[in-house]
Amino acid sequence: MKVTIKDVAKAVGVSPSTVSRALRNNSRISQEVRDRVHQVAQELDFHPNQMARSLVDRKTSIIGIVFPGDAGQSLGVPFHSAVLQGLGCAASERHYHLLLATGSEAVTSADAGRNLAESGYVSGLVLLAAEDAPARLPHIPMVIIGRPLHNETPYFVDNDNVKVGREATDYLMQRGHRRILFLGYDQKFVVTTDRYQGYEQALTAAGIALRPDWIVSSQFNLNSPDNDRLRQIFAAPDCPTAVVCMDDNLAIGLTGLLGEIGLNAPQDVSIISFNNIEAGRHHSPALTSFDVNPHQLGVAAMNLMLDVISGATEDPTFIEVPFTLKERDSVLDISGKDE
Amino acid sequence: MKVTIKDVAKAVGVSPSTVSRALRNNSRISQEVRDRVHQVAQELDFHPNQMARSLVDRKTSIIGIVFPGDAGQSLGVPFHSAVLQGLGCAASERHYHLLLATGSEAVTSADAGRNLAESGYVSGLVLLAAEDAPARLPHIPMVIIGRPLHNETPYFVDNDNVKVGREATDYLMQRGHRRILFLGYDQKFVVTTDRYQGYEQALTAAGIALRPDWIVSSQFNLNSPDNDRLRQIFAAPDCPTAVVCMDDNLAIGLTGLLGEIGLNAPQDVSIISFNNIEAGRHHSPALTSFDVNPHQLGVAAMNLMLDVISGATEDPTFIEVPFTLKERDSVLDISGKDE
DNA sequence: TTGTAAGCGTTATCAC
DNA sequence: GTGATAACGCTTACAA
Repeated sequence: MKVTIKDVAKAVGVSPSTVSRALRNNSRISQEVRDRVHQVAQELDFHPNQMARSLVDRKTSIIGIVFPGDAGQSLGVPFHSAVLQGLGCAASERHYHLLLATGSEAVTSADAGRNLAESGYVSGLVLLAAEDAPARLPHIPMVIIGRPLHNETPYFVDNDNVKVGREATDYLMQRGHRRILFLGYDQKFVVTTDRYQGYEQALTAAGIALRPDWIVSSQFNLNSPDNDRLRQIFAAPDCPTAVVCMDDNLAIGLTGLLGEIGLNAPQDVSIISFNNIEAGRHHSPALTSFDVNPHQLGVAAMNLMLDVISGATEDPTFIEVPFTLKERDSVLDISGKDE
Repeated sequence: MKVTIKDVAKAVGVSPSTVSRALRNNSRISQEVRDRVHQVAQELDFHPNQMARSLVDRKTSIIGIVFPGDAGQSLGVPFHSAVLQGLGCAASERHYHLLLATGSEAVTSADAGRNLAESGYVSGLVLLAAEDAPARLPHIPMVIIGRPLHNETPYFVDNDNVKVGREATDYLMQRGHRRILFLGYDQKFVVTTDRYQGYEQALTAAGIALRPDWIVSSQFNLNSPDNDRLRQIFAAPDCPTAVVCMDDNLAIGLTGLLGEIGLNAPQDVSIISFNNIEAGRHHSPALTSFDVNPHQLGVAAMNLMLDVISGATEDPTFIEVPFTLKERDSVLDISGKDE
């Protein structure tokens, strides 16, 4: 049987309400009683039951976290776990907890999110933008990481993905590349469609015609039928000299695939990619990659959430998290050479 | 204002307790009333407040998850996130939620765990074995993933790490290697010390003397001062021909380091490692690696936890999760060659 | 089969 | 300052 506030009260010889007040340092309490209460509480190893507390003041210190797709596979993506870390750090600093929306394959993130919200366990929801994200939920604040799609939530945190897509493409063009493939386009993830826009803008600005067949939509790994398309594309005579790749893992897979057909990065094909994962640093060639600061995305999102909950933030808010380019060895400057 | 059980009761024209019973399909209720209740509940979008429920029956449907070190960095390890996925899948199937023990650097996993337990939010704790894991907590079941160290918890789930360490070493010896280095020893993680024991057993059984200077204790990345030691070791004339490496990321880092000093894997140094991460598959050479089934570890741990909670399991239980070797290209058979 | 009442552990309101 | 009392939303004897 756990020790309750009543036990403490009895031990001290006061009423439960007095104990409660003493513990919250709230109202006016005699120094003496306060001290005795604290002491006894410690001796008895008393810890207030958060459930009961939450019940009375209709809010919990738990924030629900929803990842796209089935929460299962989603966590495998390094980007996601970095975000989660950020969320956790920020939450813990303000004494909040994280409740993960779990899910087997059958459960969409919308369902999982709604589920959490309805349970009453959480007093806020942070979600990673995705096609299957829930629309605005009743009675519970939510902040989105990424750009909301069909979602009217006024609070979100994101990189400027259009811009980073443009910069990636420009970076390649400045080094003489004009035949540039876009790898990793996926309707379901706004990040990729945003970056694609940047890519398109950059190319158009440079007067380079888009080649729809060079937009390839591989998932975040390379086990898809798109592989065959890639092989064909790179086997062709006027194949791309560079690719903008949505994820380092994808890029690593790509170098493998290129190797199979006798091409090397960066000598034959330059690669610029995203997420700056550890393995990419050690990979050969070391990947030139944008760090989009997932940890910071998480931190910012959680702080925004808690500000909304506490009432510190009321107006619609968008927080932009900066990205940085890690220049390494996967991009070759071919501006001297013949095109 | 959220809709409560009273609202439903009023709408149907019965008492709250009747609604409660109808919803839990518990006691004997007239079919008619039950149907009306269900219908109205749906119309009103009623969802029972879990907090209130938990308060009454003194248990929640939340399991606390504690990772070693500060939960922040810990999640970055692919092994850990795979475990978390497994935990999540199993939990969701039985309608449980996961509460993450968050933590900044200041918080040990013991503190974080105790914290969760005391909050009353969770009715069980799953933890990854680690030096700083909390000892047995009062009044709340816990299951450990990994071998408990200074911990009397009767429930745990693990691979046979001694065995896998032995098999890794044997695998190398069967291919002619006799000078084998052990990379990634870390007192804090029982996995590594267990595997080291296996390594020791294998070597001893083969009559090979242990070389203490060939036990190197790199963290799960290669940014440590141990690098210098490694460089020295491999620069020496009778350097190792193979290494047992505790993690694929480490192995990837190692190949980089070897490259710096003009050595290649597997021609000069064979590598067998653990965790079978995606990047390792695409790495060059593709890593021969043990898949220790982290997902399954998570699933098993969660199922055990829920069985304990439900009373289905009472006796001390140890579940061993099998591992499998993924043979790829990072080990060379040198048994023909001169030693 | 259904309603009434008590209680889960805490906090807030109101007296004293 | 401190102590009753009610209330948070729900479940569960016990009555009816």
